[in-house]
Amino acid sequence: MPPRPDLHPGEVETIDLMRRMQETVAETARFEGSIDTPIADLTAGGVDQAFPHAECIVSAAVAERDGSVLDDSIVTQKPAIGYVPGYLAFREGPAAIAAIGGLAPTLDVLMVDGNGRIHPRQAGLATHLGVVLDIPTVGVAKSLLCGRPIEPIDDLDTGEIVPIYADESVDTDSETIIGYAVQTRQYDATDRHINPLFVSPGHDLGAMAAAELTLALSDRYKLPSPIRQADRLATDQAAMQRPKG
DNA sequence: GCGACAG
DNA sequence: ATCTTGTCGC
Repeated sequence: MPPRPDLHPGEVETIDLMRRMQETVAETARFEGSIDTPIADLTAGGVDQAFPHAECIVSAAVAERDGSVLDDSIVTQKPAIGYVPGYLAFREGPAAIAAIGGLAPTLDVLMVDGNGRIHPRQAGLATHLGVVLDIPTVGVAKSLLCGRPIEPIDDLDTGEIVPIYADESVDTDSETIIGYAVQTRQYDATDRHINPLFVSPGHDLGAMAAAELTLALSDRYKLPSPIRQADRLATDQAAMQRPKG
C-alpha cells in the first residue's frame, strides 16, 4: 500500500480528531507477514527522541546494515502537544518522520521506541509511522501500556519470548496476540534481573516476526542496535542543547 | 470519584 | 522523558 501523508500526525487539533485518525491508521495497518531479507543484508532503521527541555524535542534516526551505521539524521522541533498516554504519535511522530526523511538509504524495516499494536486502538507510534511512511515497522517499549502476558515474565532467560494478549482496553478480540515480551538480555545466575522489552508489530509484519527481528538485532545490549544508536545520538544532542552543562 | 498510563 | 548516587556485574 502507498504512503499516507494524509495521516501525518502533525497539526491535528483535538484529542477526538487524534483518536479518529488512530482508528483509520489501525484499519490501514497490516499486522502480518515477515521480513524475508537475510539479516546480514537487511537495512534496518532506528528512531528515538530526547528532550533538552519541555519546549524542544530532538529526534535521531539511524540506518544500519550488518551492525554498522550507514547514515544518521538529527532534527530539532517543538512538540505540538504534551505527553498524553495513548497519543504519543502526535507528540513525537512529526519529529520522527522528519528525522527518518533525512536518511539516504531506503529502509527495509524501522525499529521504533514505543508501541505498535500494543495500544488501545492498535495504533501506537510505530504503527502510525509505518502507515504514514509505508515501511515495515516494529514497536519496542520498555514497559507495558496495555494487554496481558499469558504467563509471568519476571525472570526470563535470554532469547525467551512470552505472548501478550489483548485485554478489555484493546480494540480487538481477546484471543489476539498483539505482541510479545522479549528478553533480549538477562543476567546469568544472580539476584539481579533485567526486565523484558514489549515488542509489537507496527506495520507490514506479524507479532512473531517483530519479536524475532528484535532478538536478531540485539547483541550485547538490551535494546536492538538501531534503537540504541538512535537513543545515543538523541540523548547526546539533547544534552548539548540543554542549558547548564 | 480513584487508579493506570508508551515517552 | 528528565532529575540524580551509589551499587552490582562482566
